[in-house]
Amino acid sequence: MDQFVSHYVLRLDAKGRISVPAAFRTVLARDGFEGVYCHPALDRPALDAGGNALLAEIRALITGYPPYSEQREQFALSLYGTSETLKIDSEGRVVLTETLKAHAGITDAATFVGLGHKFRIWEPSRFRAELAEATEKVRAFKQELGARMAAAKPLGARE
Amino acid sequence: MDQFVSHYVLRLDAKGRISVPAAFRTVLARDGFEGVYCHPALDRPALDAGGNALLAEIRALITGYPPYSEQREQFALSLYGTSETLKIDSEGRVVLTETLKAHAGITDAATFVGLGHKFRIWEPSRFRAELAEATEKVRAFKQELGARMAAAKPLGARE
DNA sequence: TTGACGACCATTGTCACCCATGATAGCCCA
DNA sequence: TGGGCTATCATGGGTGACAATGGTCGTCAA
Repeated sequence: MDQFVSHYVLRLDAKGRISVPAAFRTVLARDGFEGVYCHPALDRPALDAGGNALLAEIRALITGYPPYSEQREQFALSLYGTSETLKIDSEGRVVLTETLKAHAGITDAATFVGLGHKFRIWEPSRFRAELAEATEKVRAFKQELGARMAAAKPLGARE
Repeated sequence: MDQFVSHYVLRLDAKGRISVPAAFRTVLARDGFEGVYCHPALDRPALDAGGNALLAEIRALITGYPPYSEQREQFALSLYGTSETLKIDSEGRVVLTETLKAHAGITDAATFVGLGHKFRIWEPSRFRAELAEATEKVRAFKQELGARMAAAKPLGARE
């Protein structure tokens, strides 16, 4: 598997270390990234994390704007400037910085959620709320989609 | 890592020395630059710093204008003319010149911010303000971008 | 002489690395 | 199929190395 999937709840120990799920570690290893690239999510109280795939996405976003342009500087500042490259110890653990923990409200446990090319780290109860909300929206959206598809292709036509 | 990421707050000692973050030093070493290339940021009370990658960007900007053109001479003056190559001592520290410190308003501490190919040095409280502003703008921009994409591709069309 | 600066040396705290343990799940074999 | 064995994972703790910081001394120049 070369994608981050599923979710795991892990606890921080007394030294603030937390294990990265083994499944995610193998994806990172395959990706060839040493450590975990991590930054606060732009519009959520959560952390975005990953390896070269995430880094490449960010680099593409930033280098898409011309040097010295206002937008490039702002993206670079709020993405690169707030990022951390966390080191993974021999047991597969990382230490989240105070800034990162504060942004996500993480204290003694965290939920790792796979999102394909990257994963997200949440405070567990916040994740449950986010998941419930997302599930609700997807459910509503699916109904709407079904209705529209039915209107466009009646008679149960396959796509 | 071959890019400047994250940010660090470091203090100046009584002799005006300040440590360059170890992570940045390794990037500079990999870049093959001896010391730190540094100049006042064009339109901010901060300092732009880096190694060969930054020098290359500046060279590209200047040589993009025709020789003897007004703009070329002005850029050359305000970029090359105000630059310093700071020496790094055996403990990884540099001494900022009075001119540089005055431009950024740095007195007893400074924030080093990674921006990918270069990094920026701020007076810490000014940096916090700058980061908050940039984060706000990026957030707003992301929403606008999401709305536009949704308008362009309704119905969850695949890309 | 004094001040600026560079080369060393010293101190402190954190963290990367190492070793240890309990729990679990997969596997092999009877 | 059941039972035990083992590899792997999550977690806990100790220690040495290094980063950040502070200070001293000598040299060179104004």
